[in-house]
Amino acid sequence: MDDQTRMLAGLAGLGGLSQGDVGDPDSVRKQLGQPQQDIGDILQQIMAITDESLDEAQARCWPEESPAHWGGSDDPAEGGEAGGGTAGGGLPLNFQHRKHALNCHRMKPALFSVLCEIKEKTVLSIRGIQDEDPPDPQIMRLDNMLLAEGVSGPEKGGGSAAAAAAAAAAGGSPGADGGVEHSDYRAKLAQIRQIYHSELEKYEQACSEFTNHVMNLLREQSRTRPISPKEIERMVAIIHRKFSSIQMQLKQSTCEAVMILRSRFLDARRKRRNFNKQATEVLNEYFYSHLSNPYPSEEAKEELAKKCAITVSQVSNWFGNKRIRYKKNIGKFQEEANLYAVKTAVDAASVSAQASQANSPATPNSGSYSLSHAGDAAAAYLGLHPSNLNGDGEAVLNIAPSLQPQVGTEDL
DNA sequence: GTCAATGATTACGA
DNA sequence: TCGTAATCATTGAC
Repeated sequence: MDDQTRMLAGLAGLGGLSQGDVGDPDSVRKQLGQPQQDIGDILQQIMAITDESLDEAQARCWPEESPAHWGGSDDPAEGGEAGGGTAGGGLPLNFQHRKHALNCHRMKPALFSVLCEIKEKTVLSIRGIQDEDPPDPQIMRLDNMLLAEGVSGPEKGGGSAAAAAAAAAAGGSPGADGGVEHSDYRAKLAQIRQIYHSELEKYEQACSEFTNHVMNLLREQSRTRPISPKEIERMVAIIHRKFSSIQMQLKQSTCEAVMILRSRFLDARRKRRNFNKQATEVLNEYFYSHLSNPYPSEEAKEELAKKCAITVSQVSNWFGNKRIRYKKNIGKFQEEANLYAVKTAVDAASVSAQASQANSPATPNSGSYSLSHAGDAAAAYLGLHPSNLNGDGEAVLNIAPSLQPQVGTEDL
C-alpha cells in the first residue's frame, strides 16, 4: 500500500482533463498545474475503496449504471458479478455511493491509465522477463514419446507398432504365445492411454475454470485497481504455465508407466525358449564337424542363424555354451560327438556315392555303403587321419587344443 | 517338487 | 570386440 500511496501522491496535481484526454498519460501530464481538488478527492476515494477486502469485493454488487471498467469491454457479462442488485452485499449505502461516485468521476480513466503505465514499467516489466520462455525441451521429448507409443495423438492400432517394435527389439522369432503377449501389451497400453486422457481432461477443465474465475476477478478488481488487460493476459499465461507443469508431471508419469510396461513386455519376450530339434541338430552338426576349430566365422554364424531361424547372437551364445560345456565334460559329449560324426559321414558319403554313381552307373554294391566307408568319409570330411577311426567306423575325434580337458582325462 | 539341460547374462582378460 | 568362465533363470522330464 505504501508504494501505491507514493504513486498516487506523485500524481497529485492531475486534474481538469477533458474527455479527449482520457486514456492518454501524456495528456494527463500536460495538465499538471491544474487545480488539484479533483485529484485529491479521487485519491481519497480510491484509498478508501482499495482498503476493501477481496471477500467484500466479491460479495458486493456494482450499481447497474456504473460505467464499464476503464480499459475493458463494455459487456456486462465480463464483469463477473456485474449486473446484480444496486445495493447488495449488505454494505453501507454511503460506501456504495462512494464507489459509484469514483467510477463516474471524470478523472478516473486518465488516472488509471497513468497508474497502469507506472505499474507496467515497474512490477510487470520484471515479470515480463520470464514470460517469454521457449518451449520446454523436456515437454517436447515427453510429447514425442507419448506420440510414438500411441498414448497421445490419434488412436491408430493402439500402439501395435510400438508393440511390434518391442517384439523386434527382443530379437526372438514370434512364438505361438506372441499374439497373446501382444494383445496384452496393447490392452495395458490402452488402459494407460485412457487414464492419461481422462486426467488430461480433468486438468484442462480445472485450468479453464480457474482461468475464468481469475479473469473475472481481475476484471472486477480492475474497476478500482490499476489492472490492465495486458496484465490479465499475463496472469492467464502464468496460470497456464502452472497447469502446464502439472501436465508435464502427468506426462512424465505416463511415460514411466509405458516404459515399465514395455520393459515387462520385453522381459516376457526374453523368457528362454529351447531351440527346436532341427535347429539344435544343425548347430551340433556344425560344432562336431568343426571340432578342431569350433569357431564359426561371422558368415557361418549368419548362415546358421538363417538355417535355425534364430539370431546371430543366439548362435554365438550357443557356441560359447557348447564349447565351455564340451570342454568341461568331453566324456559326456563323446557319444553325441560320435553320433554326429557318423551322421555327417553318412551324409557326405551319400553325396559322394551319388556323384560316383552318376560317373559310373555300373558300380557294384553302390546301394550298401558300409560304416567303414562312412568312417573314411568322416575322416576326410573332418580332416582326420583314417587311423583316428575305430573298428566300428566311429571317429576318434581330433579335439582342438583349446578344447582339451584341463583335468579328468579319464573321461576320454 | 527335484534336477539336469540349456539359453542368456555378466565380469573379466587378451 | 570376442571368447571364456561363472552364474542366473527357465524348461521339461521324472
